[in-house]
Amino acid sequence: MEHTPIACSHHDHDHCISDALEAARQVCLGRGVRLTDLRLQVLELIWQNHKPLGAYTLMEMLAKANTRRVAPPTVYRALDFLLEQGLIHRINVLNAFIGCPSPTTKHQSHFLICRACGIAIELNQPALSQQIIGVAQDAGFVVESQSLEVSGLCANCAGNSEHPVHEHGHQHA
Amino acid sequence: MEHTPIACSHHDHDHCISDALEAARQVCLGRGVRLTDLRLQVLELIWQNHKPLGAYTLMEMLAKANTRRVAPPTVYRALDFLLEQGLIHRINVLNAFIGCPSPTTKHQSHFLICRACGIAIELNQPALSQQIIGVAQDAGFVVESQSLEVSGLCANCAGNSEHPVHEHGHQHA
DNA sequence: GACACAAAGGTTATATAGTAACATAGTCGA
DNA sequence: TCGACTATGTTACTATATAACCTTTGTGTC
Repeated sequence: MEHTPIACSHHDHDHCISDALEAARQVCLGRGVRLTDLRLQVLELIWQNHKPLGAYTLMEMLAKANTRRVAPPTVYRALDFLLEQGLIHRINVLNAFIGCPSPTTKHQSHFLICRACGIAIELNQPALSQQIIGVAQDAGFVVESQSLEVSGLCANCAGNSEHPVHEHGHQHA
Repeated sequence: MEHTPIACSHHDHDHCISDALEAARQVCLGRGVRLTDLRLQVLELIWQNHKPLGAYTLMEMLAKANTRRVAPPTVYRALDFLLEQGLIHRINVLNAFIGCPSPTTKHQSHFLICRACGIAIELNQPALSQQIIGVAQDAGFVVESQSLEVSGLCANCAGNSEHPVHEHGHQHA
């Protein structure tokens, strides 16, 4: 039996956003790094929904919100900061970025990405991380980071959900 | 106890190349698709070593080999063909391409990528693929393709090899 | 407050990666 | 040898990302 990811099921997404922003504030406070207006704004835009956003899409959104031109380095620097702090992840197959729901706990980047609706569901599967580390170790390989990007159809889009279908939702499966 | 991947250990890489090209010929013959000069040339260049190559690097190599300009679409079309036939894989974290040692058997794209020497070691771990499918299934997600890219240090570069260190090697671990 | 320093952001230009659209040239069966 | 199809050539362009340099802002120290 499957349990539909929160990201796929009906949920109060404003709550997602406020939680994420609050978590980010705490993380930055604790680490003595500055969550500036720009960085916060980028993070907030990324959290608008559960679909990864490209840097240039973000640029346009920023330009619109601030009613002035925003150049690539501005966005990329903010993204670099957020990546370093683990507040977002990069989805390589999409050249895009998505918010991390659990920036405080060290974890690897494992995602399910729906080709139909575009959402990316972050997995939280320490056992899987461990198995990957084990496989690498057997080859004498020292793991520094993992990127697992599984493409396919999410529960909603596959007609595979036991819940009423809705736009968002997430889960640490 | 670890067994050093072939890709990391001393080996006759010419043999790798000729095996790969012969396998490619068989695959294309069997499927009734054409392994043209250009496609073969691109595949051969990709197999020069176990390091993923970018499309533009390939372009330059082609231009040099053919002593005339080669434009991006030329390379990308050849790459698209090779990807479709499963003769190469794309490494997303590097925007680069690498030869597949087992194009006949259906499998997912799982790689160990060394940040020091640049080699990419393809894993052959059906159990891992299955575990990933299982995790996805628990979330009601239908898997279509997997991309696992593990970054770190290979056995050689980590000083982790029981064999004399050498430039190449591969393995289906 | 005034200064010095560091960190963040702005600006311009450019590098790198990938594609659209259309023209030309082989391949192969009828 | 004609026509249809596939592959490649060519030009132009879009998308993604970074380098280099400058200006502003925050922060600690006097």
